[in-house]
Amino acid sequence: MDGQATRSPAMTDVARLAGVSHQTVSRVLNDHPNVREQTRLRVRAAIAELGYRPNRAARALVTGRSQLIGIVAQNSTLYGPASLLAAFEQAAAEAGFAVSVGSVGRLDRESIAGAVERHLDQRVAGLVVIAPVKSADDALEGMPAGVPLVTIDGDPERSHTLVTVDQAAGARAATRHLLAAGHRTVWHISGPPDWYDAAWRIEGWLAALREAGAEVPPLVNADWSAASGYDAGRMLARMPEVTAVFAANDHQALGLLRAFSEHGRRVPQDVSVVGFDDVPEAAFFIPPLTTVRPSFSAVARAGLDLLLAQITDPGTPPNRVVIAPVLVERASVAPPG
Amino acid sequence: MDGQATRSPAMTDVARLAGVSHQTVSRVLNDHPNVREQTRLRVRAAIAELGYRPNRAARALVTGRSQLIGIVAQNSTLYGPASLLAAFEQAAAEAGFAVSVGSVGRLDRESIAGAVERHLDQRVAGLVVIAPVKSADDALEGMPAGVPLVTIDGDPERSHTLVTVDQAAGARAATRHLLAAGHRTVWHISGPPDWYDAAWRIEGWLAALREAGAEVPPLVNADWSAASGYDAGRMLARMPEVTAVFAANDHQALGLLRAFSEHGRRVPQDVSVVGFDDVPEAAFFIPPLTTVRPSFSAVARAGLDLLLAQITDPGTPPNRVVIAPVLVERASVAPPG
DNA sequence: GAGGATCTTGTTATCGCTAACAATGGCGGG
DNA sequence: CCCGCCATTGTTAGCGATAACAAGATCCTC
Repeated sequence: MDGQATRSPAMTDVARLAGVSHQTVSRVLNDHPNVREQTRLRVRAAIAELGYRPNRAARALVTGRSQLIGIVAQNSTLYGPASLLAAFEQAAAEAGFAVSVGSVGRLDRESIAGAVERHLDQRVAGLVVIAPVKSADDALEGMPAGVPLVTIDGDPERSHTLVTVDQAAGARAATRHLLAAGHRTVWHISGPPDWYDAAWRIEGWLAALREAGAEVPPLVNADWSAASGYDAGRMLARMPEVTAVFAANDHQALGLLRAFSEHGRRVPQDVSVVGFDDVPEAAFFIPPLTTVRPSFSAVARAGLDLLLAQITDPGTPPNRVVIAPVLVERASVAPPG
Repeated sequence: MDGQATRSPAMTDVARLAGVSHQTVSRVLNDHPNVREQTRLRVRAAIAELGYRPNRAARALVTGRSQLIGIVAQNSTLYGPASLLAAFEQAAAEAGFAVSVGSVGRLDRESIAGAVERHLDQRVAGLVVIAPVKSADDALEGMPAGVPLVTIDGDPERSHTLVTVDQAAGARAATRHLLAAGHRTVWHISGPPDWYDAAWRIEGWLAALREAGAEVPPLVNADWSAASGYDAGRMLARMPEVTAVFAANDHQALGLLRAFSEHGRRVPQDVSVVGFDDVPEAAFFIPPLTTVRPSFSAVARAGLDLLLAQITDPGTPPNRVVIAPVLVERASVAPPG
């Protein structure tokens, strides 16, 4: 016997050892009330002795439930998505769900659709899609109904359940903060135009300027990278009238700071800068960056709660949760001149 | 019929529609050679018409193979682990494996052991553990033999398969580079002492100093954070004899740069700095940071290859792959004085 | 103390698939 | 023309769990 490659023990093995039927073992495993205490202990002992662990595949087959949640995210080290992913795994693990990750190289329709397909193949109980761009949302159109779905930072026009960070509010707070410091107006370096996050940050920025009756300077387009922030900064640094800039994320702000530094424009004495995300390093930029902090863990918790609600009760209507970000004040903002 | 909640189609449904037995459908699905072309097409058509997708649980149950790979990583936005995770998912997806992630809050023994347990419960075909500290390796001791396992940046003394970045070589290159620029010696800010990565970087630093016959200054302890780099920098900035510093990672280096900037010590004119990791932002630090770049995608590819080899042939002996990092020269290094 | 409710346990069927074997029909060789 | 081989397809038996039902044992009530 010992010489053989022993297959891992099944429920019947436990049953035999404990002197009960396999069904009783199943009952013990699932905490059914009607099992005598003594029997329960015998079964538990047998389980421990054999090192038995239930076969999820068999259980999934008969119950039709997989206890698996799929997450689709962009394969990137962008701070926001990466944090979200980690927070989600944590929250799901606590709820007894396993998390399967489908990471995509780009957020185009095909990539997202492919990742979703792979998850459906696995019969996930629910799906979380971090879908901050239109093409991602589009890819979800064709999804079979009935699969619980939560999107993060997706399009609020869509009908499915959604968790978003209130980007516009964050952007408005950032812009107001700069105006309150005495700046006549605030320039904005935006994220890639197809990202909703970027669009809402623009919207919040515009709203704050209009509320204050400030002149609206031309929008500076960029992507999320430090490189694009640097490029934008090299241009802005030549324009003396630019005294306050709101960057769409902290990495851009970093590039911006360097461009200003190279051109001899001091931050915050000559130019004030505010970022978005509050990456852990933001406090150590030169100077420390005032920025907007969204709570990724709050997003993840809310998202998972909504998803579990849908899984438990498929009738749950689409829902919407908005997480408010907070402004973190550091040294990169000062009055003009 | 349409009024009923229709359960998703099974193989027999496809078989009925195509006018064959379910076994023939199975053969088509698994690309068995002995199926008439015409039959194959009929089955394919039926599959498409019903939108049939095979039930992984049923397949896993009968074959005993799960096509699932588990990854255990720290739940953090540390750049290294996050990049590795993304790279792994990508590589595994290409090989037709799903990836289940178990993220842990801390890298202590219990957390790791728990995450491993959860994966074993899921009957993963193989396990990748990013285990850069001793406690993580320890947690793997008790693992049942026979589960394919690859650790990343783990302890080379252990007997299991391992992929590591050659931290020592990277550290030596960084230190040599500073010495070659004319510095009499190089100070080092280290990572947390229980991380192997940190230990090897210290080792490489020491080796380079000794090779060159340079004096070995006291080691400055820190963790991976920008904050700890900043603290270390505030101390080093007061010491005029410090002209070259090798930081254990880029975030520390960022904190260092800010501390030097605050104390009026210019980089690179007064002090040269080299980091480790090459985070995307490193090129936009003030000044742009010379650093060491490990290839995370190479690590992930190598790790997955080794894992798949073990999965396919359980007899595969433990193996070891070392990935060499490269020095990326930017503007943070100059001759002294 | 009889009868029914309740607790406890066991028996059987079933989930959807693959593996093993059986059955059929066409083909070529002797 | 018979036999055996191969290509093709079907039949049957599980994989390891849960669900549904059945059946003793125990308990309570009147």
